[in-house]
Amino acid sequence: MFETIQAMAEPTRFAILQMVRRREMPAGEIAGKFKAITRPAVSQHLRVLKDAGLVAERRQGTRRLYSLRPQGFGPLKALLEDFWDSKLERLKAAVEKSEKRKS
Amino acid sequence: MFETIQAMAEPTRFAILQMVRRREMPAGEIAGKFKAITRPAVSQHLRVLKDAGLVAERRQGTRRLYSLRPQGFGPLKALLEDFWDSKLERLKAAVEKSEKRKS
DNA sequence: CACTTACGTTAGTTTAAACTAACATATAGT
DNA sequence: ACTATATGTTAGTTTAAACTAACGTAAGTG
Repeated sequence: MFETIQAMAEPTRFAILQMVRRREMPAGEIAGKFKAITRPAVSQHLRVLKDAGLVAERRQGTRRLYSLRPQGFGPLKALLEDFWDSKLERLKAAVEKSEKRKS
Repeated sequence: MFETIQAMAEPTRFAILQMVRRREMPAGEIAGKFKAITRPAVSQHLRVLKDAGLVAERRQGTRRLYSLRPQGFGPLKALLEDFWDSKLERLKAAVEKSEKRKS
């Protein structure tokens, strides 16, 4: 799951995720959206995203179509919900502490 | 919100978040948990986490106590829920497409 | 089969981020 | 005021990750 975070933590890759979120896109079109980043560089980023399970690759003739793979974000999503909940846990702990003081 | 991801995407910082999630901890104790990482390095990591709004710092005498700041994860959490939902959106789009074919 | 299109891959270079060593600060105790 | 403890900061070095240039591959086209 840490792989997920690492894969997301790079501006180009993060942008790619936003793109393929809307619709399936061929590698070339994705690369075309960037001004200052070469096609091979984008190709490498796509591999990182694929290895992390964040995008799916589908071949159609000479093209490779990439799309978002929502399941890949599940574990990280769960962790963040966990972090989020620790807000409530602490509140609960504080309440229990004050209950104790009463008795 | 990208700052959040960048801050999390480093092994030591990720470990720190897990630690302070349980309870408030002084900088020294946090640094002590690591074998191969010096105290100044941990101090720098704490600053990154603080700047990203992921941990809170509270001073008590000569100590600085760090704790998780759940609110800091809110925006990223929302994004992941968004990504997650695109699973449903695509299913919905596919259904609408097949509805169209019928009529 | 030769050529083109659309990509991926690899070795080596560049760059950004993490680390170290030395120094600075701030609070508490004597 | 002096010393100790706890921690932060900074300049410079090291390291890991991103990039480039050149090459490789695989499917489609005449």
